[in-house]
Amino acid sequence: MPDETTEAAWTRLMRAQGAAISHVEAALKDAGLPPLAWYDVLLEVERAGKAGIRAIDLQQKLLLPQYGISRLLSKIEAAGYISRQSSTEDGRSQEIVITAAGRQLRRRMWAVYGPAIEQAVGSKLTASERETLAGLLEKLTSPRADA
Amino acid sequence: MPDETTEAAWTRLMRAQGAAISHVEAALKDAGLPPLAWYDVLLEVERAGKAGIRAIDLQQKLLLPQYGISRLLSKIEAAGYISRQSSTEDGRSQEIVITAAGRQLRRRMWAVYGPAIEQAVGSKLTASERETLAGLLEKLTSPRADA
DNA sequence: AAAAAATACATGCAATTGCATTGACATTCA
DNA sequence: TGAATGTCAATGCAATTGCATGTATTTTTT
Repeated sequence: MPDETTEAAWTRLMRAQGAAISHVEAALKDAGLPPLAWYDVLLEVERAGKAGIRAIDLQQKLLLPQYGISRLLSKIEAAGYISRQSSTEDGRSQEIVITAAGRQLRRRMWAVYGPAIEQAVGSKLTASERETLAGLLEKLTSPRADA
Repeated sequence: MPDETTEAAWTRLMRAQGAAISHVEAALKDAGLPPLAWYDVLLEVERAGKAGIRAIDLQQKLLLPQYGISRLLSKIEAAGYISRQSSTEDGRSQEIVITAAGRQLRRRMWAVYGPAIEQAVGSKLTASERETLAGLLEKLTSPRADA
């Protein structure tokens, strides 16, 4: 059974993330922009450049279920922000590339997303606190110690 | 625009919470138990004792949307773990009380939930790190500084 | 006291998500 | 090589969620 400090850290982790993401999603919605997940996709696809990125790589980077990525890409493609073309090297997979409109949308989203993060996280902690926090959270994601 | 430490803290907060909650939800599901939200409800209702607790108070404690609570309570009630009786003091509201089966379920869930938290959080950090983490996360949830 | 506003909760409907399966191609193995 | 297995992605269907609204009750206003 976990001790008190573990319970406290767990609870606050849930609350803090919930509050922070609600704030950011609400800011995007208020600005008439798509949800955060679209930003994550656009950013990765833009970073991948001309070569594009495969859906499965996106899936691993964003930690979404396979069908989640599949449907998310369908919507973003339908909206004209990315294009999917099946790979010449591997017939099963596809290269996803960002469009000009996609780059523009990502920028417009960042104009809202950035300040929202600043408000939810940046303004609440000092720089050194933010570093400490990032470091501790990083440890939580690290591979299991045991078995 | 947020600086690097803010971005890092934000990203790791999202990842760490996502990983931690996935781990816990999976543990519950593997054990054939209901989702975490049920535990939160059962715990609050159990704490409220004989007097019970109103749906709206639960809503505020758990930070769920009104319709979320309404439907969650319907399911838990249908499963026999709580009972709802409309309040004598306020005809609009209801007193929610835990049943014996509910208390038992909460205990069974804790037997899985506790160790899962321990694994996801407790085992990754020292006691003092956990305290530091909890403290920093607490600050994130604190009321806005500005406006 | 009657009317208006606010509060507590439920619910119809559309959109999203999760699960399981399928289809298409690629790789491995006998 | 051809059969079995593995990988990448899409999708039908059921369950869940979000939004807007509805119903009932209480509180406030005039």
